[in-house]
Amino acid sequence: MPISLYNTITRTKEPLTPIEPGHVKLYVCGITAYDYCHIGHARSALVFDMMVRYLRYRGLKVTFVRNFTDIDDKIIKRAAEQETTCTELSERFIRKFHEDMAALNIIQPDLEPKATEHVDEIIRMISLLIERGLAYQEGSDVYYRVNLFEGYGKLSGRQLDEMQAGARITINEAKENPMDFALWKGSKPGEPTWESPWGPGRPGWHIECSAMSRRYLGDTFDIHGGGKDLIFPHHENEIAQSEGATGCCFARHWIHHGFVTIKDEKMSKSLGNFLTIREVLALYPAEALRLLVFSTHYRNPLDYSDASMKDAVTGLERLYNCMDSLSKLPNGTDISESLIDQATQDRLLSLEDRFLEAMDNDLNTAQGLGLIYDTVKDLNRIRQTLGEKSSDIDITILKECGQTLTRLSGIMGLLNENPTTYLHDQKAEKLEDLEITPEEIQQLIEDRKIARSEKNWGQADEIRDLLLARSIELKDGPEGTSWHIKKD
RNA sequence: GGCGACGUAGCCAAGUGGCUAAGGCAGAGGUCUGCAAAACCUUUAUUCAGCGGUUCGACUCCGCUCGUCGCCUCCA
Repeated sequence: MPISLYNTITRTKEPLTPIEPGHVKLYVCGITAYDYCHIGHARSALVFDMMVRYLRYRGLKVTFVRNFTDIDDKIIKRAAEQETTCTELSERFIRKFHEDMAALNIIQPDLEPKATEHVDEIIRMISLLIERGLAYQEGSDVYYRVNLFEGYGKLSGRQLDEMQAGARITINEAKENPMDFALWKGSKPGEPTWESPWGPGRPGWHIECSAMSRRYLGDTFDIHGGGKDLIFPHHENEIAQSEGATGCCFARHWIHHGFVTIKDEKMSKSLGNFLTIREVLALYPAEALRLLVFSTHYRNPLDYSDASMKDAVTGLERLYNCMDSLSKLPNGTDISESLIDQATQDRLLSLEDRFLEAMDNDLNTAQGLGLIYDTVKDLNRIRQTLGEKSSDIDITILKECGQTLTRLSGIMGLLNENPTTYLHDQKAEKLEDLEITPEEIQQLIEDRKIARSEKNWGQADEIRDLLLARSIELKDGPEGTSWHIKKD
C-alpha cells in the first residue's frame, strides 16, 4: 500500500512516488522573521514534523528544507519601528523561533537556508527570467510578466482575467499588468541593499523560495508545503518563477494545511486574535498542544480554545496513565492460560497495521489517535482482569502492545517522556501553583490516618475537606491513602 | 462579485457507496470506599444541515437551498 497524500494542484489524493526511489525531497515555506511565532506557525511546524517522522518511519529517506525569509517589507518596517537593523531583528526572531521549535520538540530540518545568504542564486534566477522574456525591468525594479506564463493560476484554480476584475488597483503604475509581481525591488535609502544588474536593491517576496529550493533540491522535487494561505499568491508565483526559469515541473506534490482559528475566525496578526507559542506553552505541556493539533485532520480548520486545550491535557494524561500502569506491571507468575480473548488479541496485534493504514491515507492522525485510544481501553480492561494470577503470555502481550503504542505515538511526537516522570512533573508543577508541598500533604494524611483508626470520621472528614479546599483530593485504597490534584 | 472548503451526539472529531456511523471531552450507571473523590470499566446518534436526484444500496456521488469559514491584500 502506497502512502497517499492530497495534492492541492490536482485536488485529489495521489500516491507519493519519489522521483528518486526511496528518497523524498521536501521544501516547506518557513517564517518571515520579524515577530514571535503564533500557534498557527506551531501547527505548520507540527504538521510537517509529523509528516517527516512518518515518512522516515516508513523507511523513506527525507531531505527536509525549511527556509527563513529574512529580508522583506515587514522586516524593514518593523526594524525601523524598533530602531534596529533588519539583520538584528531577523536574527533575533530566528533565535526565538528555534527556541519555540525546541520547546515543541520539532525535529530539525536538514537545511534552513536564509534568503539573504542566497542573493546570488536569486539574481541568477531573475536574470534567467529576463532572458526568457518572462520578466522586465522598470526603473530599479524587476517584475514578473504574469500573462506570459501559461500555467499561471493552475495551483490556486484562478484565471488571470477573473482576478483582474477583483484586483485592487495597484499604486505602482509601472507594472504592465496589475497582477505582475516584484522579483527585485530597488532599495530606498537606509534599506538593506545588494548590488545587482538592475542597481542596488533587494529580492521581492516569493523569489527566495524558488532560488533556494532549486539550489538544494533541484529543478523538480517531490513535495512543497505550507499553510493554505500561501497557495495564492506565494506558491502560485513560485511556480511561475521556477517553471518559467527552468522549463521543468517545479514541485510534484503540493501540501497545504488548514488554519488555526479562534472562535471560528482565522488567527492572524491583522485581526489581533493570535496567541504566541510561548504564551500557550507557559500554560500547557507541549505534548497537549500536539495532541490537539493531531486530533483534527491537517487540512481542516483547527479551533483553539482553553476548553479544547484542557481536553487535550486530560486526554494526554489518560495515555500516560495507561503507560504508567503498564510499566508497573509485575512479571508473569505462572504459565496459566491467557485471559485475553482471541478477538482482543487480534485487535491488539493488528494495531500497527491499522495505524499505518490510517496514516497512509493522507496522514489521518485523527483516526490514528482513535486507534490509540481504542488500544488504551483494551489495555486498561485487560490489566484490571489480570489480578494476581497473571500469565507470562498476557503480561508479554500487554508490554509489547504498550511499546507499539509508544512507538506509534512517537510519530506524532507524543508519549515522548517517561510516563512516571511526566505524571510526577505535572503534579509537581501544579502543586507549585497551589503553594502546597507534598510533605505538608503527607503530614495531614498521617494526622487523618490516626483519626480514621480511631473511627473519628468527623475529624477525618475535616482534614479531607481542608485539603480539598486547597484542591487536593484524597483516595483511600487498600494500600493506604493517596492524593491527587483536583481538576478545575 | 470571482474561486474554494466545511456543516456528523451537549462539545470536539474520524468515516476513499454496502458490515454494529471510530475515538476524545462532558453526562449517566458501576468497581473501589466508613462516606467521598481520582483512576478504571460500562453506557450515550434508527441517524449524518434541509430538499431533490443517480444507484439494488448514499454520511459518502450529482444538483439546489440555508448556514459557517477561507482565499482573491501581508499571512502558517
